[in-house]
Amino acid sequence: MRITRKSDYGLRAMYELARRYGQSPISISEIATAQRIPDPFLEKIMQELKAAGLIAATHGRSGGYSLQRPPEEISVREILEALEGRLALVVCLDPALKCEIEEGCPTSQLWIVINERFEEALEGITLADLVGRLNAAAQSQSWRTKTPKESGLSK
Amino acid sequence: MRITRKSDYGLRAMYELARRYGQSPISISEIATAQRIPDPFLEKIMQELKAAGLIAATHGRSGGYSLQRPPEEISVREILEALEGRLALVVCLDPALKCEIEEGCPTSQLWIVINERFEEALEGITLADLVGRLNAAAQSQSWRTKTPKESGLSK
DNA sequence: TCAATCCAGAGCGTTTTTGTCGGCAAATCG
DNA sequence: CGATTTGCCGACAAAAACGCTCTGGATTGA
Repeated sequence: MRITRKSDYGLRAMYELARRYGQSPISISEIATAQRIPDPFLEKIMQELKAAGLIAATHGRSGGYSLQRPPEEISVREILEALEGRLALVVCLDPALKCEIEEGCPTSQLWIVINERFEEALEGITLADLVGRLNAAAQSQSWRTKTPKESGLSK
Repeated sequence: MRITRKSDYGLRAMYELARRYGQSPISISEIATAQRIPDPFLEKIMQELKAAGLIAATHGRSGGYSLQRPPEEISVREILEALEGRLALVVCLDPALKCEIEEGCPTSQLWIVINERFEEALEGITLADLVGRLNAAAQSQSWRTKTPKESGLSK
Protein backbone atom coordinates (compact mmCIF):
# COMPACT_ATOMS: atom_id res chain seq x y z
CA MET A 1 0.00 0.00 0.00
CA ARG A 2 1.67 3.08 -1.17
CA ILE A 3 0.73 6.45 -2.50
CA THR A 4 1.64 6.58 -6.15
CA ARG A 5 4.38 8.71 -7.53
CA LYS A 6 1.71 10.64 -9.34
CA SER A 7 0.27 11.79 -6.06
CA ASP A 8 3.66 12.46 -4.62
CA TYR A 9 4.55 14.61 -7.59
CA GLY A 10 1.14 16.24 -7.58
CA LEU A 11 1.41 17.20 -3.95
CA ARG A 12 4.90 18.55 -4.44
CA ALA A 13 3.69 20.60 -7.37
CA MET A 14 0.83 22.00 -5.34
CA TYR A 15 3.23 22.77 -2.56
CA GLU A 16 5.37 24.68 -5.00
CA LEU A 17 2.38 26.69 -6.15
CA ALA A 18 1.41 27.36 -2.56
CA ARG A 19 4.87 28.51 -1.70
CA ARG A 20 4.65 31.19 -4.37
CA TYR A 21 1.00 31.97 -3.97
CA GLY A 22 0.12 35.46 -5.19
CA GLN A 23 2.98 35.66 -7.65
CA SER A 24 2.73 35.22 -11.41
CA PRO A 25 1.77 31.84 -12.87
CA ILE A 26 4.37 29.09 -12.80
CA SER A 27 5.12 26.95 -15.80
CA ILE A 28 5.37 23.21 -15.87
CA SER A 29 9.07 23.24 -16.60
CA GLU A 30 9.67 25.54 -13.68
CA ILE A 31 7.83 23.29 -11.28
CA ALA A 32 9.43 20.23 -12.78
CA THR A 33 12.97 21.44 -12.23
CA ALA A 34 12.20 22.83 -8.78
CA GLN A 35 10.72 19.57 -7.61
CA ARG A 36 12.63 17.22 -9.88
CA ILE A 37 9.68 15.75 -11.64
CA PRO A 38 9.81 14.41 -15.20
CA ASP A 39 8.38 17.13 -17.39
CA PRO A 40 5.80 15.32 -19.52
CA PHE A 41 4.52 13.32 -16.61
CA LEU A 42 3.95 16.44 -14.59
CA GLU A 43 2.05 17.86 -17.51
CA LYS A 44 -0.58 15.17 -17.19
CA ILE A 45 -0.77 15.55 -13.47
CA MET A 46 -1.39 19.25 -13.75
CA GLN A 47 -4.22 18.60 -16.14
CA GLU A 48 -5.91 16.37 -13.64
CA LEU A 49 -5.49 18.94 -10.92
CA LYS A 50 -6.96 21.53 -13.21
CA ALA A 51 -9.89 19.29 -14.11
CA ALA A 52 -10.56 18.98 -10.39
CA GLY A 53 -10.72 22.76 -10.14
CA LEU A 54 -7.78 23.11 -7.81
CA ILE A 55 -5.60 25.11 -10.16
CA ALA A 56 -6.04 27.38 -13.17
CA ALA A 57 -3.88 27.63 -16.27
CA THR A 58 -2.96 30.51 -18.54
CA HIS A 59 -1.60 29.88 -22.02
CA GLY A 60 1.09 31.61 -23.96
CA ARG A 61 4.31 33.26 -23.02
CA SER A 62 4.85 33.66 -19.29
CA GLY A 63 1.81 31.53 -18.74
CA GLY A 64 1.54 28.69 -16.29
CA TYR A 65 -0.46 27.47 -13.34
CA SER A 66 -1.72 29.03 -10.16
CA LEU A 67 -3.90 27.97 -7.26
CA GLN A 68 -7.61 28.61 -7.53
CA ARG A 69 -7.97 29.12 -3.79
CA PRO A 70 -5.63 30.29 -1.06
CA PRO A 71 -3.39 27.61 0.44
CA GLU A 72 -5.28 27.66 3.74
CA GLU A 73 -8.35 26.39 1.95
CA ILE A 74 -6.83 23.47 0.11
CA SER A 75 -6.41 20.24 2.02
CA VAL A 76 -4.10 17.39 1.23
CA ARG A 77 -7.15 15.20 1.01
CA GLU A 78 -8.55 17.20 -1.87
CA ILE A 79 -5.33 16.94 -3.77
CA LEU A 80 -4.98 13.23 -3.33
CA GLU A 81 -8.60 12.68 -4.15
CA ALA A 82 -8.22 14.65 -7.35
CA LEU A 83 -5.39 12.41 -8.44
CA GLU A 84 -6.30 9.02 -7.05
CA GLY A 85 -10.01 9.27 -7.47
CA ARG A 86 -12.19 8.56 -4.49
CA LEU A 87 -9.86 7.87 -1.60
CA ALA A 88 -10.87 4.26 -1.11
CA LEU A 89 -8.38 2.29 0.87
CA VAL A 90 -10.01 -0.87 -0.33
CA VAL A 91 -11.90 -1.87 -3.43
CA CYS A 92 -15.08 -2.50 -1.49
CA LEU A 93 -15.39 1.20 -0.76
CA ASP A 94 -14.95 2.38 -4.29
CA PRO A 95 -18.29 3.43 -5.67
CA ALA A 96 -17.03 2.87 -9.21
CA LEU A 97 -16.72 -0.82 -8.49
CA LYS A 98 -19.47 -2.73 -6.84
CA CYS A 99 -18.56 -5.13 -4.14
CA GLU A 100 -18.54 -8.48 -5.84
CA ILE A 101 -19.46 -10.40 -2.74
CA GLU A 102 -23.21 -10.49 -2.84
CA GLU A 103 -24.36 -10.01 0.69
CA GLY A 104 -21.70 -7.45 1.50
CA CYS A 105 -18.24 -8.46 2.50
CA PRO A 106 -17.99 -8.95 6.25
CA THR A 107 -15.36 -6.31 6.67
CA SER A 108 -16.76 -3.46 4.66
CA GLN A 109 -17.88 -1.83 7.89
CA LEU A 110 -14.41 -2.35 9.18
CA TRP A 111 -12.82 -0.55 6.29
CA ILE A 112 -15.33 2.26 6.50
CA VAL A 113 -14.05 3.01 9.97
CA ILE A 114 -10.43 2.96 8.96
CA ASN A 115 -11.11 4.94 5.84
CA GLU A 116 -12.88 7.67 7.73
CA ARG A 117 -10.00 8.13 10.10
CA PHE A 118 -7.62 8.25 7.22
CA GLU A 119 -9.61 10.91 5.44
CA GLU A 120 -9.89 12.94 8.60
CA ALA A 121 -6.16 12.89 9.00
CA LEU A 122 -5.60 14.11 5.46
CA GLU A 123 -8.40 16.65 5.65
CA GLY A 124 -6.70 18.25 8.61
CA ILE A 125 -3.60 19.22 6.70
CA THR A 126 -3.69 22.19 4.32
CA LEU A 127 -1.14 23.49 1.89
CA ALA A 128 -0.60 26.44 4.18
CA ASP A 129 0.26 24.05 7.00
CA LEU A 130 2.84 22.37 4.84
CA VAL A 131 4.48 25.58 3.74
CA GLY A 132 4.63 26.79 7.29
CA ARG A 133 5.93 23.54 8.61
CA LEU A 134 8.64 23.17 6.01
CA ASN A 135 9.76 26.73 6.51
CA ALA A 136 10.06 26.12 10.21
CA ALA A 137 11.98 22.94 9.60
CA ALA A 138 14.32 24.71 7.20
CA GLN A 139 15.26 27.26 9.79
CA SER A 140 15.66 25.00 12.74
CA GLN A 141 17.10 21.99 11.05
CA SER A 142 18.98 20.53 8.16
CA TRP A 143 16.14 19.01 6.20
CA ARG A 144 17.81 20.32 3.11
CA THR A 145 21.14 18.68 3.70
CA LYS A 146 20.73 15.01 3.02
CA THR A 147 18.59 13.59 5.78
CA PRO A 148 15.44 12.18 4.26
CA LYS A 149 14.58 9.80 7.07
CA GLU A 150 14.54 10.36 10.76
CA SER A 151 11.79 11.71 13.00
CA GLY A 152 11.14 8.76 15.27
CA LEU A 153 9.78 6.22 12.88
CA SER A 154 10.26 2.96 14.66
CA LYS A 155 10.65 -0.54 13.32
CA MET B 1 -3.42 4.41 -3.69
CA ARG B 2 -5.17 1.44 -2.35
CA ILE B 3 -4.58 -1.22 0.23
CA THR B 4 -3.83 -4.44 -1.55
CA ARG B 5 -6.12 -7.39 -1.60
CA LYS B 6 -3.49 -9.23 0.34
CA SER B 7 -3.94 -6.87 3.26
CA ASP B 8 -7.67 -6.92 2.92
CA TYR B 9 -7.65 -10.70 3.03
CA GLY B 10 -5.13 -10.73 5.83
CA LEU B 11 -7.17 -8.41 7.96
CA ARG B 12 -10.31 -10.37 7.34
CA ALA B 13 -8.52 -13.55 8.32
CA MET B 14 -7.26 -11.95 11.50
CA TYR B 15 -10.74 -10.72 12.20
CA GLU B 16 -12.02 -14.24 11.82
CA LEU B 17 -9.42 -15.52 14.27
CA ALA B 18 -10.28 -12.74 16.70
CA ARG B 19 -13.95 -13.53 16.49
CA ARG B 20 -13.28 -17.07 17.64
CA TYR B 21 -10.47 -16.28 20.03
CA GLY B 22 -10.07 -18.93 22.73
CA GLN B 23 -11.53 -21.71 20.63
CA SER B 24 -9.61 -24.44 18.87
CA PRO B 25 -7.29 -23.58 15.96
CA ILE B 26 -8.91 -22.68 12.66
CA SER B 27 -7.71 -24.14 9.41
CA ILE B 28 -6.98 -22.24 6.27
CA SER B 29 -9.86 -23.75 4.38
CA GLU B 30 -12.22 -22.76 7.17
CA ILE B 31 -11.09 -19.16 7.10
CA ALA B 32 -11.08 -19.13 3.34
CA THR B 33 -14.68 -20.20 3.01
CA ALA B 34 -15.83 -17.99 5.86
CA GLN B 35 -14.23 -14.90 4.36
CA ARG B 36 -14.33 -15.95 0.71
CA ILE B 37 -10.63 -15.86 0.10
CA PRO B 38 -8.87 -18.07 -2.47
CA ASP B 39 -7.36 -20.93 -0.54
CA PRO B 40 -3.75 -21.04 -1.75
CA PHE B 41 -3.42 -17.27 -1.64
CA LEU B 42 -4.57 -17.18 1.93
CA GLU B 43 -2.00 -19.82 2.70
CA LYS B 44 0.79 -17.46 1.78
CA ILE B 45 -0.74 -14.62 3.70
CA MET B 46 -1.00 -16.68 6.85
CA GLN B 47 2.64 -17.57 6.57
CA GLU B 48 3.58 -13.93 6.54
CA LEU B 49 1.40 -13.23 9.53
CA LYS B 50 3.01 -16.14 11.29
CA ALA B 51 6.50 -14.92 10.41
CA ALA B 52 5.55 -11.60 11.97
CA GLY B 53 4.64 -13.39 15.18
CA LEU B 54 0.99 -12.45 15.12
CA ILE B 55 -0.37 -15.96 14.82
CA ALA B 56 0.72 -19.50 15.61
CA ALA B 57 0.13 -22.66 13.63
CA THR B 58 -0.41 -26.25 14.65
CA HIS B 59 0.01 -29.09 12.20
CA GLY B 60 -1.94 -32.27 11.72
CA ARG B 61 -5.53 -33.21 12.15
CA SER B 62 -7.71 -30.49 13.63
CA GLY B 63 -4.78 -28.15 13.40
CA GLY B 64 -4.83 -24.61 12.15
CA TYR B 65 -4.07 -21.07 13.22
CA SER B 66 -4.72 -19.02 16.31
CA LEU B 67 -3.81 -15.58 17.58
CA GLN B 68 -0.63 -15.22 19.58
CA ARG B 69 -2.07 -12.40 21.67
CA PRO B 70 -5.58 -11.42 22.73
CA PRO B 71 -7.49 -9.30 20.18
CA GLU B 72 -7.28 -6.23 22.39
CA GLU B 73 -3.53 -6.21 21.98
CA ILE B 74 -3.32 -6.50 18.21
CA SER B 75 -3.71 -3.30 16.23
CA VAL B 76 -4.64 -2.97 12.61
CA ARG B 77 -1.36 -1.21 12.08
CA GLU B 78 0.59 -4.27 13.13
CA ILE B 79 -1.32 -6.45 10.74
CA LEU B 80 -0.88 -4.16 7.79
CA GLU B 81 2.76 -3.65 8.59
CA ALA B 82 3.30 -7.39 8.70
CA LEU B 83 1.87 -7.74 5.22
CA GLU B 84 2.91 -4.55 3.46
CA GLY B 85 6.24 -4.09 5.11
CA ARG B 86 7.02 -0.79 6.70
CA LEU B 87 3.93 1.34 6.30
CA ALA B 88 5.45 3.94 4.04
CA LEU B 89 2.90 5.99 2.22
CA VAL B 90 5.60 7.16 -0.13
CA VAL B 91 8.81 5.65 -1.39
CA CYS B 92 10.90 8.36 0.26
CA LEU B 93 9.94 6.98 3.65
CA ASP B 94 10.81 3.40 2.93
CA PRO B 95 14.06 2.55 4.67
CA ALA B 96 14.65 -0.29 2.22
CA LEU B 97 14.93 2.22 -0.59
CA LYS B 98 17.10 5.22 -0.31
CA CYS B 99 15.72 8.51 -1.51
CA GLU B 100 17.23 8.93 -4.93
CA ILE B 101 17.15 12.68 -4.81
CA GLU B 102 20.49 13.56 -3.39
CA GLU B 103 19.91 16.44 -1.08
CA GLY B 104 16.63 15.08 0.23
CA CYS B 105 13.37 15.58 -1.57
CA PRO B 106 11.70 18.78 -0.48
CA THR B 107 8.58 17.05 0.70
CA SER B 108 9.96 14.23 2.73
CA GLN B 109 9.18 16.23 5.86
CA LEU B 110 5.73 16.67 4.53
CA TRP B 111 5.14 12.99 4.08
CA ILE B 112 6.56 12.26 7.48
CA VAL B 113 3.78 14.30 8.99
CA ILE B 114 1.08 12.63 6.98
CA ASN B 115 2.54 9.22 7.56
CA GLU B 116 2.61 9.68 11.28
CA ARG B 117 -1.03 10.62 11.40
CA PHE B 118 -1.91 7.67 9.28
CA GLU B 119 -0.05 5.29 11.53
CA GLU B 120 -1.67 6.78 14.60
CA ALA B 121 -5.09 6.23 13.11
CA LEU B 122 -4.34 2.58 12.39
CA GLU B 123 -2.63 2.03 15.71
CA GLY B 124 -5.78 3.14 17.46
CA ILE B 125 -7.90 0.32 16.10
CA THR B 126 -7.54 -3.16 17.56
CA LEU B 127 -9.03 -6.44 16.49
CA ALA B 128 -11.22 -6.32 19.56
CA ASP B 129 -12.57 -2.97 18.42
CA LEU B 130 -13.46 -4.42 15.09
CA VAL B 131 -15.20 -7.45 16.50
CA GLY B 132 -17.17 -5.26 18.88
CA ARG B 133 -18.05 -2.76 16.24
CA LEU B 134 -19.20 -5.31 13.73
CA ASN B 135 -21.31 -7.08 16.31
CA ALA B 136 -22.96 -3.81 17.22
CA ALA B 137 -23.58 -2.98 13.59
CA ALA B 138 -25.06 -6.41 12.99
CA GLN B 139 -27.61 -5.90 15.72
CA SER B 140 -28.59 -2.34 14.98
CA GLN B 141 -28.37 -2.32 11.26
CA SER B 142 -28.45 -4.28 8.04
CA TRP B 143 -24.75 -4.38 7.27
CA ARG B 144 -25.29 -7.97 6.32
CA THR B 145 -28.00 -7.23 3.81
CA LYS B 146 -26.29 -5.67 0.85
CA THR B 147 -25.23 -2.15 1.78
CA PRO B 148 -21.48 -1.92 1.36
CA LYS B 149 -21.28 1.82 0.90
CA GLU B 150 -22.79 4.66 2.81
CA SER B 151 -21.57 6.48 5.88
CA GLY B 152 -21.20 10.07 4.72
CA LEU B 153 -18.47 9.73 2.19
CA SER B 154 -18.79 12.77 0.01
CA LYS B 155 -17.86 13.36 -3.59
C1' DT C 1 4.17 35.30 -37.24
C1' DC C 2 6.78 32.82 -33.95
C1' DA C 3 7.83 30.99 -29.79
C1' DA C 4 6.24 29.63 -25.41
C1' DT C 5 3.02 27.49 -23.11
C1' DC C 6 -0.85 24.40 -22.08
C1' DC C 7 -3.94 20.33 -23.94
C1' DA C 8 -5.15 15.69 -25.36
C1' DG C 9 -4.49 11.11 -26.02
C1' DA C 10 -2.14 6.97 -27.57
C1' DG C 11 1.30 3.79 -26.44
C1' DC C 12 4.68 1.00 -23.99
C1' DG C 13 8.04 -1.36 -21.07
C1' DT C 14 8.53 -2.69 -16.22
C1' DT C 15 6.93 -3.87 -11.91
C1' DT C 16 3.51 -5.38 -8.77
C1' DT C 17 -0.33 -7.86 -7.73
C1' DT C 18 -2.90 -11.88 -7.38
C1' DG C 19 -3.00 -15.69 -7.68
C1' DT C 20 -2.03 -21.27 -9.18
C1' DC C 21 0.40 -25.61 -8.85
C1' DG C 22 3.06 -29.40 -7.09
C1' DG C 23 5.48 -31.49 -3.74
C1' DC C 24 7.45 -31.78 1.05
C1' DA C 25 7.08 -31.83 6.28
C1' DA C 26 4.97 -32.42 10.49
C1' DA C 27 1.11 -33.90 13.59
C1' DT C 28 -2.43 -36.93 14.69
C1' DC C 29 -5.39 -41.06 14.67
C1' DG C 30 -6.14 -45.72 14.16
C1' DC D 1 3.57 -47.87 11.57
C1' DG D 2 1.19 -45.69 8.03
C1' DA D 3 -2.35 -42.97 6.24
C1' DT D 4 -4.62 -38.67 6.51
C1' DT D 5 -4.88 -34.00 7.66
C1' DT D 6 -2.96 -30.05 8.06
C1' DG D 7 0.66 -26.44 7.31
C1' DC D 8 5.19 -25.12 4.56
C1' DC D 9 7.86 -23.80 0.61
C1' DG D 10 9.21 -22.32 -3.92
C1' DA D 11 8.46 -21.71 -8.79
C1' DC D 12 5.72 -19.85 -12.15
C1' DA D 13 2.33 -17.02 -14.73
C1' DA D 14 -1.61 -14.04 -16.16
C1' DA D 15 -3.30 -9.64 -15.52
C1' DA D 16 -3.36 -5.19 -13.94
C1' DA D 17 -1.25 -0.99 -12.48
C1' DC D 18 2.46 2.15 -12.69
C1' DG D 19 5.47 5.48 -14.53
C1' DC D 20 6.46 7.33 -17.76
C1' DT D 21 7.27 9.03 -23.23
C1' DC D 22 5.96 10.80 -27.59
C1' DT D 23 3.46 13.14 -31.08
C1' DG D 24 0.64 16.49 -32.44
C1' DG D 25 -2.46 20.21 -31.67
C1' DA D 26 -4.58 24.64 -29.65
C1' DT D 27 -3.89 29.32 -27.37
C1' DT D 28 -1.89 33.23 -26.19
C1' DG D 29 1.64 37.12 -25.87
C1' DA D 30 5.52 39.65 -28.00
